[in-house]
Amino acid sequence: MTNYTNLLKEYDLKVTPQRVAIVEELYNNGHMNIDDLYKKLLSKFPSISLATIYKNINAMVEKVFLSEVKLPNSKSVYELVKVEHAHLVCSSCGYIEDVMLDASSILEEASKITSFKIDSTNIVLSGICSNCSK
Amino acid sequence: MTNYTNLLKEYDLKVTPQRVAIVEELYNNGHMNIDDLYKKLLSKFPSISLATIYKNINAMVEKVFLSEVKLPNSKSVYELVKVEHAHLVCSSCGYIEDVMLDASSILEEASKITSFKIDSTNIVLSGICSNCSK
DNA sequence: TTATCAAAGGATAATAATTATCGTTTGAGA
DNA sequence: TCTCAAACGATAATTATTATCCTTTGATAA
Repeated sequence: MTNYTNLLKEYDLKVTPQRVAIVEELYNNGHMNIDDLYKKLLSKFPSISLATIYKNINAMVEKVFLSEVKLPNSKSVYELVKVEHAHLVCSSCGYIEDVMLDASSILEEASKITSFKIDSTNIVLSGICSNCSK
Repeated sequence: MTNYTNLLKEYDLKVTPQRVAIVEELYNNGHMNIDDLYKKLLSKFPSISLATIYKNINAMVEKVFLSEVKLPNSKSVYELVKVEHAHLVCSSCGYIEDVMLDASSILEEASKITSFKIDSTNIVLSGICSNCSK
């Protein structure tokens, strides 16, 4: 069981109940957008402000504790930072799955044909999840 | 030399001077965001409305004539639809380059470890362009 | 354990981004 | 040339995000 309090401290973020709840939700749900988070937290903190969500998400992204995932045709979602991975999005139901892809072949290929010094990759694959294709 | 009028017709878009200019700009500049486009077109059409840019970009995206490219840490840019390719973004100056990457290895790898039926890929690589690394 | 204070929360105003509305103009076909 | 749906421009409305300001609260140290 993960200790969200210590996690926050490790990232130099003051521990507040609202922040613990945000991390908890993201830990449990994997990927959430601002509105999902707001709606979810409202039940635990009936007077939480949307501004609090924004401020905390931004602070956590800045500390590289969270990362923003930009998706085609929908709002960005946020996730806890973990080892580099790609995303798989169901274009029917919106379900998002992490995929551990080895991007080195891509990087190698790209490096051959460009003079950029590449330092990060963003890969989002879209398709239909098994549930929706039934 | 490309005929923008015919291009628009092929995509079932009524030909107007504003639309021709949008396509022309994108053709010449590769990737532009809404504001870039607006500023650029203002010189040719001093009374063009920002709403016209939005409406046209949306219409063209809908007809799959343009596509939106979502980038980390900056506003989306738009480009003419062409054969599938990845993008390389300079995190220093914002310069964007197309890269013809073969995504099949990625697709194959991903298909092995997920039950999604994948039908499109979005790859954005970030780094420093040769100009900025001098 | 309590006192202190910077930082965070909540309410809400301000700003930015995007879409909708509406009267006028215009491109495309008859 | 005539007709009309569609596009344009102006601008209002909506949505998304950030800023402000006062109150509350963690974290630290006496």
